[in-house]
Amino acid sequence: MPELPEVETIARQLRERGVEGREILALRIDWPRMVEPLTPAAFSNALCGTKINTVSRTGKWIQIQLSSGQHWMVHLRMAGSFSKRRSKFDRAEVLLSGGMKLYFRDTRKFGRWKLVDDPQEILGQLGPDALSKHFTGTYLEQQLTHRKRAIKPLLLDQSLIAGIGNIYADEALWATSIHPQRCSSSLTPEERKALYRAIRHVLRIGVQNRGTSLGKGQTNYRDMNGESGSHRKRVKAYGRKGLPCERCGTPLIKIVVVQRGTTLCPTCQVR
DNA sequence: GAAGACCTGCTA
DNA sequence: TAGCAGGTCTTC
Repeated sequence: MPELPEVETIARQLRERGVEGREILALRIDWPRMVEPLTPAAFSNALCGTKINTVSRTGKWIQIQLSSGQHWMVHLRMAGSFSKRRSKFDRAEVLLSGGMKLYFRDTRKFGRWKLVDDPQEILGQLGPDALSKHFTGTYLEQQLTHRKRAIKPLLLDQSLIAGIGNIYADEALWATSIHPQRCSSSLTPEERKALYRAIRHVLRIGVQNRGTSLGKGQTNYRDMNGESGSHRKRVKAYGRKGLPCERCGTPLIKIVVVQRGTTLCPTCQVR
């Protein structure tokens, strides 16, 4: 679930709740694989007694800078989220100074926590963050023209652009009427520019709406307050199979591209 | 690239 | 009950 806008929402809410400046007093980890190769005890020992300096986000990673000089890196993967409320799907519990508790909820147990001395160990493997100033139209153009790859998997490749996931890839491609299997080098200059603008636009709107979630239930994205994002109402392609395209009225179809469900308009988005 | 693995809950 | 899900990793 969480892509850039959802991860950004969680990072912001951690800051808004005021976790920065607090000391980590206790930490319980109930799902050991989450912190491999460290053990839960080793991870907990390294964090307890340190203070949280800052919380930030790059791509789909949350970066928590600690007073020890180390960085607590969190990837939510498919279903992770921090929450201020306890739930039966919590995999970890953090006690902060001032009596604040944080719960790490993760139904599918795919979330990962890492402890690193230098965040570049992780972030260095990523392309520029899709909403940062380092992701420019020129950069995207280079990536598209220098490769012969289907456009959708290229957009999902975190080593090229960090933060785009399945929902926002489908949204950006629908917005620009580009078929997800088009070869990246076949895009016209106009299409490349439009795609750049669409990527930035759908992600910004996603952030403004505090993320996207679909359906109900525990596998869905929830923010720290347990609320689903309101971006769902604005989604034009993802999850709208069979519903009319908002441009031409043709029912949207769903295909599989690199093993990912992909929704598109068969009329507007031609190969 | 493709396919399977990692996991659980929800929907059809 | 089978198949599907917002993400990555590993192994062909």
